[in-house]
Amino acid sequence: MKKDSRRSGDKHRRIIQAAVKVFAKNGFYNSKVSEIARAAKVADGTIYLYFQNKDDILIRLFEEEMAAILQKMTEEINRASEPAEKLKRFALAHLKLVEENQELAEIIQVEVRQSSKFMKEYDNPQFQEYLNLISGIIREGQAQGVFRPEIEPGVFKRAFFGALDEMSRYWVLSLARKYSITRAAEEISGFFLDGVLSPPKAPAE
Amino acid sequence: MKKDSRRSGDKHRRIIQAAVKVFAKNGFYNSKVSEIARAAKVADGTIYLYFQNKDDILIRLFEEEMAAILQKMTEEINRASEPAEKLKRFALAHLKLVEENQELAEIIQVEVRQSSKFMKEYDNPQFQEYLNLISGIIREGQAQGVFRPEIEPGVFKRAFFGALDEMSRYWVLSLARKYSITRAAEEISGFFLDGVLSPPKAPAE
Amino acid sequence: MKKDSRRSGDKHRRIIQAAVKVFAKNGFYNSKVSEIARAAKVADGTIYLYFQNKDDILIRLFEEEMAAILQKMTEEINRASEPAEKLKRFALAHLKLVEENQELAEIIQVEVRQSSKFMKEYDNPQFQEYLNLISGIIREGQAQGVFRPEIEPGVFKRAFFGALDEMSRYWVLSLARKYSITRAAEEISGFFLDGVLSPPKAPAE
Amino acid sequence: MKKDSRRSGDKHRRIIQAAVKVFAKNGFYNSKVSEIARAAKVADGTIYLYFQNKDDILIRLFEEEMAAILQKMTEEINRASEPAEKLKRFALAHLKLVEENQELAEIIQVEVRQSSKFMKEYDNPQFQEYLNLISGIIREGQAQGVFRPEIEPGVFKRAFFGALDEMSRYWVLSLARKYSITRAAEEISGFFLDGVLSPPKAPAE
DNA sequence: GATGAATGAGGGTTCATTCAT
DNA sequence: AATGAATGAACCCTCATTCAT
Repeated sequence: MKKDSRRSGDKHRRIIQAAVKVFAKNGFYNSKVSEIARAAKVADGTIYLYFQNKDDILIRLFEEEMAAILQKMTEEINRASEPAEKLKRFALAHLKLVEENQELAEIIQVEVRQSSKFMKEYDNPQFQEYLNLISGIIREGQAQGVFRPEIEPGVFKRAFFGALDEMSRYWVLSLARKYSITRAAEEISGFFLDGVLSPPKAPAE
Repeated sequence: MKKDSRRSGDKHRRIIQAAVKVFAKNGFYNSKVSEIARAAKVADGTIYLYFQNKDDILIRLFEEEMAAILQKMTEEINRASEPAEKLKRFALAHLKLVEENQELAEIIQVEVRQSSKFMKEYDNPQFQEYLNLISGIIREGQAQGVFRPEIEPGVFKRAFFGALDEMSRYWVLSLARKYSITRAAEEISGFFLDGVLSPPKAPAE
Repeated sequence: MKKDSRRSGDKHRRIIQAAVKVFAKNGFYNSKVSEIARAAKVADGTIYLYFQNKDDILIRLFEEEMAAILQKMTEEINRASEPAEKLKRFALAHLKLVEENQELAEIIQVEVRQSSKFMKEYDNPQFQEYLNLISGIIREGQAQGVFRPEIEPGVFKRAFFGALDEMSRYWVLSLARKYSITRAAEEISGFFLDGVLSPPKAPAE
Repeated sequence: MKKDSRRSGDKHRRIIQAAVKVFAKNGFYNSKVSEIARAAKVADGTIYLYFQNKDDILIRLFEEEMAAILQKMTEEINRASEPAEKLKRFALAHLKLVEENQELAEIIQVEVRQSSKFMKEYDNPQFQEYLNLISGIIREGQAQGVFRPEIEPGVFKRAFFGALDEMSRYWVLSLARKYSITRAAEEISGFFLDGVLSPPKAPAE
């Protein structure tokens, strides 16, 4: 009767979005399929027209959202040309993404990681690609001679991502926001670019 | 005093240790209390003489194991006197701890983090103390003038921990071990101490 | 008149025939309406234009197929004039019908019988008529003096039918076919006509 | 508190007996596990301590009850020494068993047969043994020369059983009881022993 | 008439927790 | 204290049926 009451065609999307909210609030295992259905304003059974089972909701949610994120991040770092600048942009963009999509961030950080164990294999291609944006920047910088050649890109990408991730977890899970995002992004990029050691005193004249 | 007192203390430990194995294998939500009981060789009901409920097993497990880790790590970094050296030791010791206690590491990384949401509040005093070992080193270094004064210890501790954590997750969840732990620890400490930028050319002349 | 009228009549039949296949394969309760729809190449909803509900498909299937069988069997036994011969023909024709319509036979034997309990009352008029073909033969034979007058036709019809039915169930459900149908039909008629006792020795002169 | 309220030790039996009632009333597929639990006065979950699943209840019910029946019937026919007498006793005992265990009989006739298709293979060893009691009598009679040698025991057993079974189904499913059981047993044995044909007139001297 | 997406009640099964012994 | 049989609430998923198109 109402134009969009049934047969809307956007059910898949609505279910995913409802799942983001519900999983973020309760965690995957404490979320009920019927709660997702209610949040998406569809019947319980409708969920199973679009997803194979509860696990599948989480997997598809992750894949679809991650694809969008990957896309955005790729564009973002390509706005810069300098590798060091790219790294800074990555850090800032990552923290902003987390801030703008807190529920999603929480799910990816916690739920997907949790179940990645059951998907057996930490490497999720999308997630690997995301990390590889970082190692790509490193290799580019090494080729240009601006990054030390002995840096191992495969170690760096994890360290850099881990630093950002832990920082953002702090934001996502706590409500307090002592540090500004911009400031934190600069600071973290700073650690990795310049290190924390005080610069050697300029040798006396 | 006699046989019984020994066994009682024994059971608490046995249950915790069984839980470590079981939670690591299946994840918290896919683990059954009866499976822990079986692994600990006690009756299902016995578990409830020592723990309030299933959640309580995870919490106590975390707290007790974390206390031991905290203890070890404090000793470890105090073997060095230089702040930079302490940071290196922290990195190496952390990765070694993970390697030597993979099951526990997996639980702390994944399960505790998962349910930390329900404990509602990311700050778990033990975990905070662990992070504060890092910020303590920074403050000490800043006082001595070896670390830049503008470094925010509260940001640094998360970044440094996150870098190590992500690296170790890679080890725990994958079986591959491309990088040696010692090497990785050095490399990560290196990022944070020296940064990745190539040193400026010494000015000619 | 044109295309439509042909198709309509067609659908009812197609659904019944699809149901025969599906019910025979999975049993009534394990068959899904949607599977019947798929097999009949109609939409799920279309089934409800022709049948009230799933039960109704089974009932109508049974009634329609049974009417055809009744018709055939009546013709078949009337080809003989002797009651004993009619009984033999009934046996042979019954087993042949089962052989030629195995799926249908399986449904009638198993599913209809199952749900006959819910139709509450074993007497289904069509089925009663089928049995009454047998008692009719007996009465005819008794009138002619070829069958013993003390035979109770109402008992005989069930015994004779039951014997054939059990024999054919063996064929339908097993794949093995040790005995030829013709042979079995003769043998069973033989039991009922002559009994199994060895004929008394002709009294010595 | 009450002596038999919990831990009775007869739960397995109580569940089987409850299942007999419930399956007989509603049929297997329309019976709810919770209804069986209620009838057995146990919790739903308790059923799963004794049975693997709903199917398993039916299978075990059948196997256990059938074993008892087999036992009784073997004793019964061994009370006679003459093969013809054994056959008569089988018929009478079978009909009496059905009468005394109507609910069980209904389940065996309808539900087990129904699902025998899914247990895939009509031969259930217990049921085969039951049938083989009949063929055993035939072979014994043939050895003694009282039954015709050309009778095929494998056909006879099914025919005889089928006749009794169909007769008893009539009793079980209808409430009417036109014929006495004793009378019907005699009559059916009579069909198979003597046939229905009128004896030839004694040839006039 | 025909379609098939949507519905939502229903039920088998699991498993944390209890409690009589 | 220790046991483990028993409990029963909870939940995922199925599928007969409906109804807007």
